Amino acid sequence: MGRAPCCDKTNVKKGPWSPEEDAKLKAYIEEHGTGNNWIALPHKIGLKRCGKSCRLRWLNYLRPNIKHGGFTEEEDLTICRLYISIGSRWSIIAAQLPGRTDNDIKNYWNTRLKKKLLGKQREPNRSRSLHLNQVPGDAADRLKHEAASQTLSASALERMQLHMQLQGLHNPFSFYDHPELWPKYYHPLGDKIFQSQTADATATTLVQQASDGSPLKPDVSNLMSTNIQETDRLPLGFRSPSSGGTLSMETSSSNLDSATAGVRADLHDLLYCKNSSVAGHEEHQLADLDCYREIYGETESTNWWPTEGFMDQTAMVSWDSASALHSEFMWQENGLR
DNA sequence: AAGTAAGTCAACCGCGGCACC
DNA sequence: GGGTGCCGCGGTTGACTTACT
Repeated sequence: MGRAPCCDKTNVKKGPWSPEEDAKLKAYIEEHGTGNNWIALPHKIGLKRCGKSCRLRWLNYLRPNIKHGGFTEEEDLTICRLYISIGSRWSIIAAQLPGRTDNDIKNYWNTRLKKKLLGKQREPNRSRSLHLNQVPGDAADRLKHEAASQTLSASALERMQLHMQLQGLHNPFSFYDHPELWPKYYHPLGDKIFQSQTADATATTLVQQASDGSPLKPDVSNLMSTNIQETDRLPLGFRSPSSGGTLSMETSSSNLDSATAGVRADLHDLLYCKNSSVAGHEEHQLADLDCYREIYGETESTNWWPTEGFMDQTAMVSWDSASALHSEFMWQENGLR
């Protein structure tokens, strides 16, 4: 037996809201509040709308102090950094941007920021499988990569790409100098590990708020701040669930500030392409693209995957083995989701 | 000017989690 | 402890607009 519908679908209006409906809803809520019952609310007002629809309309459009469009560079950077760290937790990201709604940020990311950062993308599953089929080599490796392409969520794929793009701006190990990018908040075991092993009160509050149902207004400023606590820098994203251990990855606090600033600058570069490092990176990618075309021909667009790691056979193998640190957290992250 | 493709964004849908009985 | 109903979230859809041919 399925879940009962939240309202009588045959007797509710759908589609865009009229100014009259907006006015009714706004006036009622401003005078009486929501009454903590969205389902009953439309009946009280005399609106032929689903309660969920009313809630959405209020939260995303009618609520006071809502900002639409006109995202600032600072907001762009915040969204990107949080997306890389925690993935598509739009409500949490929205909580860090006063006046912005999760829906607005989600739309903005999907339609603009993602394209700015990753370029025009091709369909990940279809084309990546196609690419893998073209790569000669061990069948087991191929199958593993194909399975990965089907298992990885779109969000994880995008975040992996962003990690790799940021890597490409400096050196092959630059990511590991940026612990603030490690997706510990999004680790499948992260919440539990996080609660039990970190002493960082702020982040613990985030987890507790998320789990106890209280209004989720997490302070995730430590994701953006340069003042990262010692305990907060444990690379939880790289823990082995079986062993419980951590991979050694030393990061001195002295270079942390500069690393954080570096990430900010890198993201800024990716978003706004204002300095030479990006131009150099693009040249590098174009060079790799030419190599790829020589090997595999022009049969498909190649601008979805960054060149490092996927555009040549050696890298395909090394991504699975030599880049164990990388794959470690990605496999964990997605295999256990 | 007309047709088409691409982009944008408001709104919908279904699910998980939680509170209450 | 199980059932029910509501809330909130993330993913998706589709109408509308804009850009391009």
